[in-house]
Amino acid sequence: MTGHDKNRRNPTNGPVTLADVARLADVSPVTVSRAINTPNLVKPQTLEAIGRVIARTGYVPNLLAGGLASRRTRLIAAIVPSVASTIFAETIEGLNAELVSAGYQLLLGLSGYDAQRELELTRAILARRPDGIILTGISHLKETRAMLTGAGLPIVEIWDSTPSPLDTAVGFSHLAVGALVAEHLLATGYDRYAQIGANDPRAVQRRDGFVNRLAGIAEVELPALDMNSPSTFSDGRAAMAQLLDRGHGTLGVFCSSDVVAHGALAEAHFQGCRIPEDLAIIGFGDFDFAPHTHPPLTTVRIDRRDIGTKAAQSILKKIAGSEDVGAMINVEFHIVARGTA
Amino acid sequence: MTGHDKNRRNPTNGPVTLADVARLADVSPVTVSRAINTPNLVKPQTLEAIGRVIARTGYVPNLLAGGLASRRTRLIAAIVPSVASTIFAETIEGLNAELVSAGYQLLLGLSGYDAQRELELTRAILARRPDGIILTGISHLKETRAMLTGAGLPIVEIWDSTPSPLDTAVGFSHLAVGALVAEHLLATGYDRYAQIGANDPRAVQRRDGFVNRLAGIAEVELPALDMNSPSTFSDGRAAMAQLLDRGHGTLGVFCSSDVVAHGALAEAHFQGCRIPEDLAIIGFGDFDFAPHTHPPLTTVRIDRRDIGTKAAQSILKKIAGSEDVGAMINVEFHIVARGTA
DNA sequence: GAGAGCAATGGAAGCGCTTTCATTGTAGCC
DNA sequence: GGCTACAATGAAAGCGCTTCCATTGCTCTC
Repeated sequence: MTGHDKNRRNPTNGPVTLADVARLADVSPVTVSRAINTPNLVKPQTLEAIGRVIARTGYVPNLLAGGLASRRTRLIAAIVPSVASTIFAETIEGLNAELVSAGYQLLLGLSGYDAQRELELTRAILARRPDGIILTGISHLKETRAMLTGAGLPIVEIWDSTPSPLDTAVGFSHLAVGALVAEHLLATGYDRYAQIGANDPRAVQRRDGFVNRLAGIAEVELPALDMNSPSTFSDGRAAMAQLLDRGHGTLGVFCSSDVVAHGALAEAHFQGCRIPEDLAIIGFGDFDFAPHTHPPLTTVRIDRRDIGTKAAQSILKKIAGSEDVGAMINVEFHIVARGTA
Repeated sequence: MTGHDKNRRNPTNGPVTLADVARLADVSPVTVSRAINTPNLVKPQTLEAIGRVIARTGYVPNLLAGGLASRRTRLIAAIVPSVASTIFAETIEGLNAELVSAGYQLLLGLSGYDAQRELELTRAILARRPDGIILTGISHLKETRAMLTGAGLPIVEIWDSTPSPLDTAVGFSHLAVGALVAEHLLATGYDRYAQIGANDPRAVQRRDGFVNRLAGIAEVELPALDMNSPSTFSDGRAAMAQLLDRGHGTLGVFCSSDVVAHGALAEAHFQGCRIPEDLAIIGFGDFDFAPHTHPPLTTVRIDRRDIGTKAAQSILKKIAGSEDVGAMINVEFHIVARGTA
């Protein structure tokens, strides 16, 4: 056995490589590579011969090797808090659709609303040398930011707005959402105002926007609950119970998500509140079920899918070398006034 | 400029490589590799020195190179139809949690209930040489099967059951679900029976199970609707309108998902049906909102997350070389009897 | 006190591609 | 007819790791 032979682990039946295809098609490896990546540089006849060999052998290119050599992986990574809470799922679908049609693949990271986990994910992701990375939100650990900017790849932050993103951001102002909701409630006017919310950075911003807009007009009540993101139906229900316990007068409530609002609504029903006369509830997200609660839920609508689409487009443009991708890409939101406010 | 130099693209400030770390720590590259992958083979003192250099330089290993050399990528790919329809989102969360804690990463593919797209995804995914692959369902194109078995990696099919999986399957029998639902309705007894369903392979199996169980007892009515998977609230509503239009007598309906059931329920309400006396509705999935419809929805509950967890465990075991992973891993399901049946 | 055994390290080769820089052949032109 | 131009292909190097197989010092053991 020669030194050469013993290094070939699977001389015959190992996975087919580009070199195998080249040999069988009687061309050099470079030509096969070109046939795959830049077919217009190869003579049609040669192309066809190579194509036949590929079909016959079932050759699947090794993108690890390709990526290592070319420094382009055609991989885009995205970190979102969760995929089970409807809110980000559609963004991912939008993202994915756009990426796939451009020949890219999506590497998904779930951070669970945890900044530390985001950091670890970022490290693990960068080790795969994606061509771009998409993060949820604009608040990251110092180390995360450093690692990200040091990696020198296109970055898109989604679901929030900032004048100074790491690179580019696609989203909207949660402060503005809070303010808008406050105004919607003020148009009718209630004796009391409250906010039921989760504790993730964006929910907090929405609350702050709400509170700020009502400053000097009313003290916003904030039920004290241990409500971690994502918050649930039960959280909303418990918080509403607390609010109804606590005092009288008409009440306008802003919930940090439709799920919470749904829970709040259930409790209000249970206690026999008249909605929206005595009690107004506004959610956030316009989830599928929102039109079907009793009464139908008034909420804030965002085109969640569009965030994904725009994020993908931005990152693809950046990869293509475009400089004019703007730091902040705004996404619309508006109140869908249904039955609860 | 020597021939050697001109091939170093970024002699000074390019991304830090393992070789750079080795040089700075005054050890050989192999030792750095060991420090990272098998630290117990390295003297604590050396380990520490290397660790300092890594921290100082911000070195991030290149997993493309590592994967190419070691033929292990620590990547697991999963193909699901969609992530926006709640049904698979939790499975993915379960999958991801388990994989991450074992040091693996998840590469996500969305097939949109389309077998052709599943094939293309499979090809694209295999090109990244994942250590394992997870597919939804057991019906795949011939080419997909061939490609998959040819790739020689652990495969797990989820969300369905079969005596002859490609490798291992984690799920349950949709036929059995349909039969169980039929029995639940039979226990009360209705004049008419109907099924409202999507057209994906699993929904069809549930329908068949339902129809088979009722064979000889009643003809199951199947509203003719162009209902593609995933089906929607409106689909359910329209189908129910058709059913109520069509005849009289008490009616037991099995819907292919809770979302469809919710729509059907809304229409029934609208038409003033008494539920469950005149009209029984059973959904599938036990989605978050199911306990909160009016009346609360009776449905079939599956531990969606558990499917992900078990799939991850199975595939990790296979990767570790275990032979005793069993071809079929069953997941429980049962009817949650609430207010609609 | 010599060989066995082990802990710690290194050298060299190669994983399967792409890139850069030739090289060949043929068409096109004055 | 000789030169340029371009289309089509190839040779060689290298992307950044891991693997395999030494090699070097030790500490044990009899």
